[in-house]
Amino acid sequence: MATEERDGYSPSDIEEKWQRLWDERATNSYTLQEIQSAEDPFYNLVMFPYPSAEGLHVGNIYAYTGADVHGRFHRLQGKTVFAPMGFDAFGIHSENFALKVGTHPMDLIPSNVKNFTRQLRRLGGMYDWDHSVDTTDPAYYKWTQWIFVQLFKAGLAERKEAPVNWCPSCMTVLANEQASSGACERCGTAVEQRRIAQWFFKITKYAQRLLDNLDHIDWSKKTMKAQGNWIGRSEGAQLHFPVIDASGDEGGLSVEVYTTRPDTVFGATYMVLSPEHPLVDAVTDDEHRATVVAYREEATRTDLVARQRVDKTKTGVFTGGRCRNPATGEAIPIWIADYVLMEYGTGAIMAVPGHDGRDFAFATKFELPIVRVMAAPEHDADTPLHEAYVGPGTMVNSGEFDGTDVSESVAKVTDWAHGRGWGDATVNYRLHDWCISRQRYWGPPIPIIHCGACGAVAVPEEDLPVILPRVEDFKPDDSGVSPLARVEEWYQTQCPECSGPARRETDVSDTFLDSGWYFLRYPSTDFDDRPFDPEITRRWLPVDTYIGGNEHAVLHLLYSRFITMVLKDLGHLDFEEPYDVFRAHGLIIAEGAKMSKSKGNVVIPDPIIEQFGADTFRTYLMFLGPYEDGGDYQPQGIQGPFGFLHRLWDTATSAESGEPDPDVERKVHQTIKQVTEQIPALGYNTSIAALMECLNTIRADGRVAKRAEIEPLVPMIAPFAPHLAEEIWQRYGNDESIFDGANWPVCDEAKVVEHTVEVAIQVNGKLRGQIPVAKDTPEDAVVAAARSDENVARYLDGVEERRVIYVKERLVNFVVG
RNA sequence: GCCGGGGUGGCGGAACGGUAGACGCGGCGGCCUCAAAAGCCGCUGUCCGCAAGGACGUGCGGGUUCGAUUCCCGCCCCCGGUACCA
Repeated sequence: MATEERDGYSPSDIEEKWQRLWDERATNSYTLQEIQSAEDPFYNLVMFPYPSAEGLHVGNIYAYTGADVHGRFHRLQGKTVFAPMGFDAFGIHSENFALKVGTHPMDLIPSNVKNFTRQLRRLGGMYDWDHSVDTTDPAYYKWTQWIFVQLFKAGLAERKEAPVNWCPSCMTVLANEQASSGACERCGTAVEQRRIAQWFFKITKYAQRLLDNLDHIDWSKKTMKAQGNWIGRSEGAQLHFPVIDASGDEGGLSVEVYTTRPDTVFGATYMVLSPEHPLVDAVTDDEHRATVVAYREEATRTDLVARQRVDKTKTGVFTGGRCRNPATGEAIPIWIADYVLMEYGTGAIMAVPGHDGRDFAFATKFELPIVRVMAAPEHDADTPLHEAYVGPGTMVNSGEFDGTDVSESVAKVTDWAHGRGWGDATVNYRLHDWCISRQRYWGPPIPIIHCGACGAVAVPEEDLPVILPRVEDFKPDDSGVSPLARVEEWYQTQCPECSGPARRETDVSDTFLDSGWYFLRYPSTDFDDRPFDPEITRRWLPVDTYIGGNEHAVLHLLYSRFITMVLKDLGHLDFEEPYDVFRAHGLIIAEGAKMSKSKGNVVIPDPIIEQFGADTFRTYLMFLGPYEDGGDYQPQGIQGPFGFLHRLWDTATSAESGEPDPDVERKVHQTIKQVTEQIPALGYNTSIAALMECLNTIRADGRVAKRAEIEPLVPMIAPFAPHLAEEIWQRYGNDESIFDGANWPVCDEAKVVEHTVEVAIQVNGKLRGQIPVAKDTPEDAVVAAARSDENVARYLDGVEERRVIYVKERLVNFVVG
């Protein structure tokens, strides 16, 4: 079916025509030489998609269109805009889908990629398809593996046994970021705890730098906030609590705790260890051993969702052991409880029930002593606590510190503890090391060879890539190892160092490693012998503008920053932040919810594009609301932009020659000013509104437009409706693409100025009239005219005029009383 | 709980502290048509009024100001993120 045609504007015909011409003329792709010599490079990047079998839905299209508008605008400004597109095709998404439909991912991915490519072309995206990436292509993942090797050699990749999140449905380990609320982000199944040997990237070494750099990159605020929170720096102190025996003697052991409130140490009436804490056995006495062991086993078995529920009733058992509170000298009992997490801090806490809600709940349940050590002015030292008090105040029941204000208490107590040898100021981060191994099939094999004699050895770079073999039975199992561990002929190999028999690592790497560096690859895809060419990288990177969804605020965006920093430290890059500017686009809401497959409210774009054309659909999506806020998808609203583009076409193709009307010309220049400011700031909806208003002025009262009036609108609509703009531009006698040949219109400030303005007249701030006033009329003349306005005069009659406020060419306000 | 972002007509949304509701959807009326669709023109925050005009209006309550959707204080609600993080 062809798009609806009216007045000779046939979207389907001109869109097909221009998509073909862009290909034939290589309008949007660059040769190696062009990449190497671009004078004014602008790297416009959008997050690449995972090529699902369903294709792109309207939510995806919204993201890509907004980024495309941005790129096309900068190109019209004269920049050499590089806008590549690729496919993040490895990973559990693809593999699970392949398992579901019973097709091998190696067969599935190419057809999905083909479909995505078709949709993106049909949308009119300005992509350089000569510089595409597919993360499943050995020519790509060769370098993904190379990056792993670089980290391994730098000591930033290590294998260790660790409690990990295990998804019993996907049968794999997940990163903390993929199981952040205790459920697998892929399938929603509750994750379990397992101890498995895993590969980790030591991202925690970079925690402070990742945090500090947030101060000097230009990113959407919400993204930086989310990332800052995720890194989760907190300042406090590590305190040492000596373990004592029944007679009160110290035996050399001590429990280390981390606290952000060392100043409340006088109120620490008991200790709590995480059930997994290594000292549990040592502090437990014989009388309590059986209950402690039982509790610990129970805690380990409990999945993380159930265990980490905030509203869960506190549980725990007494070990029989005691510590000495180093501040008070008193012996306090040591408990174990699953509300203390081994992964954070030291895995042990000093419990201050008077001033911590969790400790209060626990102490209340188990009838442990609660002591007030912080008091607000309305309290005294003995005011009973009915809940934990966490507000401001001064220290009480704290020996020499009584009376110290909370503003300085932390520092003073930390110093004191340090001086006496039982405390140190410390910083803690919530960020964990990045668990990078996956016991799955569909990913790049981790390029490591395990040798009985030499240990873990990196695959030599000249042997990369380690090709993922085609395995028909790639279903994961419960064994805790990858399906590749069933392929003996693949994993059996020789040690690169001693040539002895050795075994390949059978885990594959996390998808987020694939996407951790893809932006480096795009400009350098012409080279097979290097991941990214140094000279090209210097010219094109960091990315000028990166656009994507905020759901990646703590995953992809953090990992790719980390990888970039590491590559800089290893001398491969000369910058450490990959994206100068990041903008998170908003979400498309349909039927009151984010458009997503799981919500069942997905709208397929293809039929809409078929009916109205890509230009209309693009313009409609960008008109819905502020790009960074997203928009509410209401199908009937497309009629507005559809009619607008038709009227624009009609006006442009029937325009006459001749001098522009001065009033119309003023409107045009005001529009140029507005649109030129708003498009780069992603103010797409208001830019389109301004263009609509301008066209309405040009066409007012059915007048026939002058070519000079309508002509500036053609490049201005081009980012939104590129095909339409190209066609009109060509009909105006130009051979080149508008994106190469047109100059963005320049606003002539002199032409913007209004000659007559409507001045509002207020009396006591209430609008009582308005009068037309010629520009540059002196204030007293305006005020006199305002005063003589019939309606205004009624309000000024018989009252005392106290003041007159005059805002030049805007309003007069008479203050009376 | 904490961290973000919001609450403006029937709807999506506009508004450097200066005429609230631009632009668009929807609705109403008209032109064109045998008719319909499309297109074009006009009206469209609520209430009072024939009109001129007036009152009320940007989640709620205060405040600053000649003037507040906008700034400040205190609440309520919605959306997103995050969470026994000590």
